[in-house]
Amino acid sequence: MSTFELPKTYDFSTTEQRIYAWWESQGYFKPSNDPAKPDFDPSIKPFVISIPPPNVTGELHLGHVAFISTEDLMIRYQRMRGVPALWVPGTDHAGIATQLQVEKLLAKQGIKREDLGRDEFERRTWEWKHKYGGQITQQIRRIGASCDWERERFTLDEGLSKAVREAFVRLYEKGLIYRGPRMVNWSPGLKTAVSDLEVEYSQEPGKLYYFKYMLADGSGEFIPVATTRPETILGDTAVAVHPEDERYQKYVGRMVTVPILGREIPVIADDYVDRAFGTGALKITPGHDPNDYAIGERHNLPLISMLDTTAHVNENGGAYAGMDRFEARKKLWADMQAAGLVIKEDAYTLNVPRSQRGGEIIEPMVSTQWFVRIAPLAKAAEAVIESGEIKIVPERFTKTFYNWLENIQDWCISRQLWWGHRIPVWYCQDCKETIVSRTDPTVCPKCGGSHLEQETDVLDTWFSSGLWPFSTLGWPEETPDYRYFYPTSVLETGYDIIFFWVLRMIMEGLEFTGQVPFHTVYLHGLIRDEHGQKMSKTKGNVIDPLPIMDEMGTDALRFTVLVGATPGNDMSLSTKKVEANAHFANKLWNAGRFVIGALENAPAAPVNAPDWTLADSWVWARLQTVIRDVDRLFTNYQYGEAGRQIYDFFWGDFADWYVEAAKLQLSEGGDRAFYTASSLVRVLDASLRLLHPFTPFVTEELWGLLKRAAQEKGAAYVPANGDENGWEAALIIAQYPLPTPVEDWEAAKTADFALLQEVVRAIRNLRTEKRVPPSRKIPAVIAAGDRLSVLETQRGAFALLAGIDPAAFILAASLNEIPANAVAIAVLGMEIYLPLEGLVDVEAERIRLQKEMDDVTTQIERLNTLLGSSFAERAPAQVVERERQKLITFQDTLARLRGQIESYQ
RNA sequence: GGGCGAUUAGCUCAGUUGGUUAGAGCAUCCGCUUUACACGCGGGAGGUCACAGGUUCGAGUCCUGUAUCGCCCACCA
Repeated sequence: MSTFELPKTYDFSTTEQRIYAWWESQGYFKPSNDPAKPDFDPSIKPFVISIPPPNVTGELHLGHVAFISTEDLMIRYQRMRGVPALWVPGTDHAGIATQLQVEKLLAKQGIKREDLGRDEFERRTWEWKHKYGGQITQQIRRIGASCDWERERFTLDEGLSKAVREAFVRLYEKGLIYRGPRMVNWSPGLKTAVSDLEVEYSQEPGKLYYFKYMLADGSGEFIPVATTRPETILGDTAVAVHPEDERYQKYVGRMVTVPILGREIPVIADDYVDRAFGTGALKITPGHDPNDYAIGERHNLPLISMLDTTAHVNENGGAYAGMDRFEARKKLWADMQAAGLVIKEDAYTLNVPRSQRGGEIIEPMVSTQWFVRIAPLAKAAEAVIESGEIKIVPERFTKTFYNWLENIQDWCISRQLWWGHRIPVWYCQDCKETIVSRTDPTVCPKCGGSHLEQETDVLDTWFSSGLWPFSTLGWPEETPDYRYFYPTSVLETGYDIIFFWVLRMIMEGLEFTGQVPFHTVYLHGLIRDEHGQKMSKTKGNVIDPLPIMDEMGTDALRFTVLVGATPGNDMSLSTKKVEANAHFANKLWNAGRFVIGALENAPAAPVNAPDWTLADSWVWARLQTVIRDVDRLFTNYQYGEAGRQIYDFFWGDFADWYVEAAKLQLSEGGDRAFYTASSLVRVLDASLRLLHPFTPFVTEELWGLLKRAAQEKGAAYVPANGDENGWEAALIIAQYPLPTPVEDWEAAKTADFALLQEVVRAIRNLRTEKRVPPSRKIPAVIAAGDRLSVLETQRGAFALLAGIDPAAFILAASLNEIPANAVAIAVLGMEIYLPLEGLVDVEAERIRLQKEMDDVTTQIERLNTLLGSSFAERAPAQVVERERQKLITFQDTLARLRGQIESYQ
């Protein structure tokens, strides 16, 4: 193999698929300590994540990319630390979403689900699931997700269905599930109840309708009432006023007549009524408004349902029966106008409840549903968050959790859908007994009759997804997986499904397993477009991750979503950022090519290991610092910052400086070259390990090449710790770099190299300013004072990095005479002269040096002020000393600048 | 109405134990086929860190208030 065999540009497209298939075939995605294996050791603590199961109907979007990248990063990190890491994948049957999809498909053929009947519809949905359900999991693989696919689950598969039944029956037996008529949010389009969370409110222009509620006694008196939904007049059973409202007190207890219908209903007093709003009198429709429902219960009002499941007026609506709700609104209002009952209509902004899925207007309706008595579960959930048994990251979201738990309403778990877990309840047609059972009963335990009919409702999707962390591990069976891997470690998800999912898992987990389902909740933000706008199809700003990965590679996209993110905060994503990170992947690739080339060209047989050069020591010290920082940042879930640090180190330190310095060392040949190649390998190896959780593909590919090249060469360092085969088999299971204690030499080497960098930069700067062509080697004279020894050892590196002709490079402690015809500058108390005959414009030099002196003087003044203040007494001695040293250096520099400027007089 | 977040370079954003002259990517300007990389290299310009107070020797970072934007929850007919 030679460098030239590796393409100049990293080819991710051929690499990614091959690497993923290889990882999977080698079994690297399986936990290293597995109850299924004979050498299983139950005492080793595993790291476990249950994937937030995407909808089986789903197509990959950036949200998926973000959470999968983050979870994969956590899993890969732990795996590389030697922790048995299990990531359980799977998909959710997503009741409403999937049913809608299939219905839409059928609609194209002109078929309604009712035409097929329940069984056939279910059969076709399964068919559809088998056909397309694999799409999303394939796309998840594409991102590089190192899930244990042999443990993949689906919320409707056999084991999970068993878990759902167990959960339902237990709650029922405990008296925590009840069935009854309640006011629910009804979706007329989907013809099912939906939960409060599935309703979204939108501000829309509407009208406030004012009309007369005539007294029934024929006196001609009336109470003015305002409503936004006139059609609900058909269901009115009272008019309410505030008990202390002087305008209406006299009517309380009397009867008024429902417009058009002519029913007589009472006027009641209730302090719920806001005297200042509208007319101060409120019509009460207990059947179609949650507040009215509550008032109705307080006052024992009859309840009239006047809409059917499709939101058409039913038989209680008299002449309006059969009309759509909005049609009825128009017609009724027109009729009332004709009857002289209308006062006025005002424009009014409504807060319209709409279905999150279908988008149609939700109608509050009373219907018989199944509910979970949630208060005891919520209380338990609150306790584990309060005690810290479950930690929320970022911490500020704990407030959100509490707030919701404290105001929680009973959970409506029944849905009138055909796709989902059918509620395990049977009704005996003979004796009307209700049977709740873990297994399908055949006869009624009470009367022995065999005419049993199962409840037609299915369970809310979130009822089953709430069981996910343990149902996927085998619960309710005490399986080896459940025993070993539960509770899981981290639940990573978006903050938008805290209520839907996270809290339900906590509540159900505590209830059914007696344990928290996970110890940490890590919440990520949402991905927005490059201007911070929410991505939506209507705005047309949706970025599809698949073509992005096709064009720029998976690693680039992963790195972008990981590094752009800070926990709990939304991030903006643009293709520009992905592009920049694709360049980073390419930078890695080319650094790899260089190192491999260096290995190949280095002499084969080492004689003596030479001392490390300053550059060798410096880059190693820098690397150790990065490793320590990354370790600390990972512990604090600061993945983005960790990635940035590695990026900066790799590009800014390793590639820009160390590789350049190494070129000189390599050119020396012999032992120096041999060991420099090994040093390059060592640093690159550590960098690849650090980066692997972020950009798994390019790092794995490169690491393999690097390892082989180092082995073949017999390098002093080969990127693999020994295992029984002699080598770590793959980067994915290689050890993550461990932080080491800070050693004394690090600070000194770092400072020395920083000195070199500063002087090199000053020279480069001068060169650019004087328009010296980069290729031209120039003479230089440096008076380095007490820094001479440091620079002396770095002569070669120095000359190379600054473009100095080594034959015309004078380094001295001090000069007897300032070189003539030279461009001069002073840095860190050192004088630098570049004899550039013909380029020296005395006047320009004086101006430049004067400006330099002004800058330095400003710094000196600042430091003088600072050190003259109480800072000197109060700040830690170390900090003060640092500033004092700085002042001395600046003063020294100023003196030298002054000397230089005088030489131009 | 209650809660939360954001406000840092032209744009998008980092900056979590308070401590150099506040950083990155993109954009921009100048110069470079320097034998890993032009998906690159070197150099530059660009910021009163929203505003007003406060704590501190020291504040982008901590506290209080204000403004603007955004999100969540609750919702008055």
